[in-house]
Amino acid sequence: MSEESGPTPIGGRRRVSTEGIVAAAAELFARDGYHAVGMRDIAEALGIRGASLYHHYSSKEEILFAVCRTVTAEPVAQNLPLLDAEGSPTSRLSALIRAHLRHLAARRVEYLVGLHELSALTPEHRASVHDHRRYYHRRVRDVIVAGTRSGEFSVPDAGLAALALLDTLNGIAGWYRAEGTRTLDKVAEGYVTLLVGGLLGARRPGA
Amino acid sequence: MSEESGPTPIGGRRRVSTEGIVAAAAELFARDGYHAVGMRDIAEALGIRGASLYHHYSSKEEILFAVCRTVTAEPVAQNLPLLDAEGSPTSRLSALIRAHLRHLAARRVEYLVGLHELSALTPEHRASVHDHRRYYHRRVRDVIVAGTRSGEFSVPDAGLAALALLDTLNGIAGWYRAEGTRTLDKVAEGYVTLLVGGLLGARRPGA
DNA sequence: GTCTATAACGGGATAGAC
DNA sequence: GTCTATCCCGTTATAGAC
Repeated sequence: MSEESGPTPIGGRRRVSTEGIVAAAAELFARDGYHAVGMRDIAEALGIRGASLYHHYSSKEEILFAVCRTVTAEPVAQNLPLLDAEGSPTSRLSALIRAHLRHLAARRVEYLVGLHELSALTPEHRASVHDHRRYYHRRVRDVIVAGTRSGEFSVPDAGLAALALLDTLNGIAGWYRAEGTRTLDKVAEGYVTLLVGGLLGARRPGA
Repeated sequence: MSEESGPTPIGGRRRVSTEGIVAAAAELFARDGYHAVGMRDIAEALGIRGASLYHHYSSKEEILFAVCRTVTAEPVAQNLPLLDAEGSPTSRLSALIRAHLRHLAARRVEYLVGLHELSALTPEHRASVHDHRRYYHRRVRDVIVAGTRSGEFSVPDAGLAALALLDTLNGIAGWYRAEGTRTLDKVAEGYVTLLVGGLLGARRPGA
């Protein structure tokens, strides 16, 4: 145990980036759970030693928070501007759904972690995640309200509809596989139809 | 540390039931995560010592599996018979949704655990959970297919619609609170309307 | 059926060489 | 920026008294 061949098979040092650390950690956290993953496991996936990680992040919790930020701050910054664009609520919400699914597919394991491992965060970090998610929900609810006022949607409780919509979208992280039978575009179009045309009862096709 | 007043304030022995153990463990697993919870934590919640738990369950993983069984075997046994009852696909599926939500609300923390801590199970136990969930999904998909054939529903991909429907229902475990502003009946009726009348595009109201 | 005590092991994090 | 070595603490699980 005290003598090992070392994590790099050919020997020599490896340079790691913070992005690489976060990506490797997200994969392991998603697969085994945050508390089941040791710093040594993350390091091994990168070909370095556990202690070396502390030159990039000061704790395992900071790595977890970095994972969570990619699925809280990023969607707010990248997707929500689509709700401010031109067009009807139907077309704007449809664009948001497609962007949300593209981001979710690209960051699938990070979503799994960011949705289910919040209890391991410090109260401050957890509050940050919570704030972003509440804001995202509020903006979706608002466009549903706008669509209801314009007569495009027909839902009695826009807040409840927004919860249902986001749960449905995020649930995809639990079963979507890039190698699966359904392509991402097929899922996205199917969900736009189900959610906008169906769940929200959109009258105008203008998506 | 080696001398404590003991977990029972008044002293004396406490009888615990397996149901009590599972309920206490589910609460802790849901709040802090399976791996963050020690046998001592579960025992402390029950007023006994950690070692005493091993007279009821042979490992922590067995307790986790018991939690998972309440949200896999129970819904299959209690809810799915509603799909075999008399009535249209619309009415049968609506009844299933209501039963599913009643069960989910009654076992909210168990659902959170059973949906997100599967990686900690042994391969055999994980396979058992997976089989129950796949069967549940298949039965929901089949009633959607039946409703599509009868002209009540209009969805192009029944399997995808079933995934969306179940993700939406199970997502409730993440935010529903018995003390919240929406009563369970309000959520249930809202979701039946959104899902059956909306997402599936039911033509006949016969729910 | 619960207790005390302990075995056997692995975790996060730090110090200091290079 | 990565390494080796180590500290200290917590974990699951077992043994045996009561």
